[in-house]
Amino acid sequence: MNIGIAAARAGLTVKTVRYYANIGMVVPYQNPQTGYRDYRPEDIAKLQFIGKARQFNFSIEECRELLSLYQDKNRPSKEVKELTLEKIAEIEEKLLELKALRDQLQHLATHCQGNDRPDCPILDALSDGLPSQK
Amino acid sequence: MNIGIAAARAGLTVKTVRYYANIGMVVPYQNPQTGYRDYRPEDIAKLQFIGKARQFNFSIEECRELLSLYQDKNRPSKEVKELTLEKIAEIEEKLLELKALRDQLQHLATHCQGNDRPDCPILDALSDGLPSQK
DNA sequence: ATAAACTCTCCCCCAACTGGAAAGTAAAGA
DNA sequence: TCTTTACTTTCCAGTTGGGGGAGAGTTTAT
Repeated sequence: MNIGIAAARAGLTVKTVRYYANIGMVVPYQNPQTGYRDYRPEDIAKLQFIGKARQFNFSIEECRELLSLYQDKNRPSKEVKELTLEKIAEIEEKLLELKALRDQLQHLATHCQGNDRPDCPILDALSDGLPSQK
Repeated sequence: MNIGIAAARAGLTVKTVRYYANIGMVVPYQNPQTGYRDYRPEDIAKLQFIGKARQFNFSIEECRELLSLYQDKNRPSKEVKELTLEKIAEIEEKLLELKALRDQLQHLATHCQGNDRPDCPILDALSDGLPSQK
């Protein structure tokens, strides 16, 4: 299967699939005459797997790890769960950060008139503690 | 003021401050003999302003915009508020995405035993719909 | 006078791709 | 069969927001 079809099947772009080949993540057979890559069903499966894992916010390196676990029929599920729990913790942290950020900005926006006058508590907050600009 | 002191005052690294000079964001006077940059109090103020805006998740380009508004004593506060509300909306969207992600992962993790056996609903979910790998 | 601390420019590196150029290959139409 | 179109290849550059480090020049302290 040519790369275009493979990419479509996996829901990825051709560029991305080629990138995954280059970094050694999913390396298909490559015809030595034409240079064309030939994707087999199990390659497509890996591409789809990676696509989903990426949607779950796993990094390329983590995908590599998950992929090798996925291919190991005897892996303990413990390892996969640990990886997943770590990822959840990471996301939780990011959530807290973003919530705090939103609340601060919301607070500023609430107190800003948003009219044609120059007074602006948002800029005041950003320049808090700065020497006056007369 | 040399760049080291300026960076410390602004709570940024020397690398970052030099970067801001390179991209034309805060360009200090530069001694033509020695090449040393000389930061004045208003440059420091700008650096601090940018530092805070960056903490608020504003991109470099948005910081540039905010900075020019900050320097315009007659700007209408409307523009600043609009920028801020857009940023809030962006953050809200990201929050929803991350929450959905967390919930999905949490759901998977809850149903994974996490033991020494190979059964793993997480990997099953990632490989859902893939051809079986017997 | 010399050593330490600071600064300069320059280039490469990170993640995870995306875009584009130039060239080769395959498939379809006339 | 010839030609056009569609696909593929490699290679290089750019994205965001800087970080690391080399090698050279400058300033300050001892």
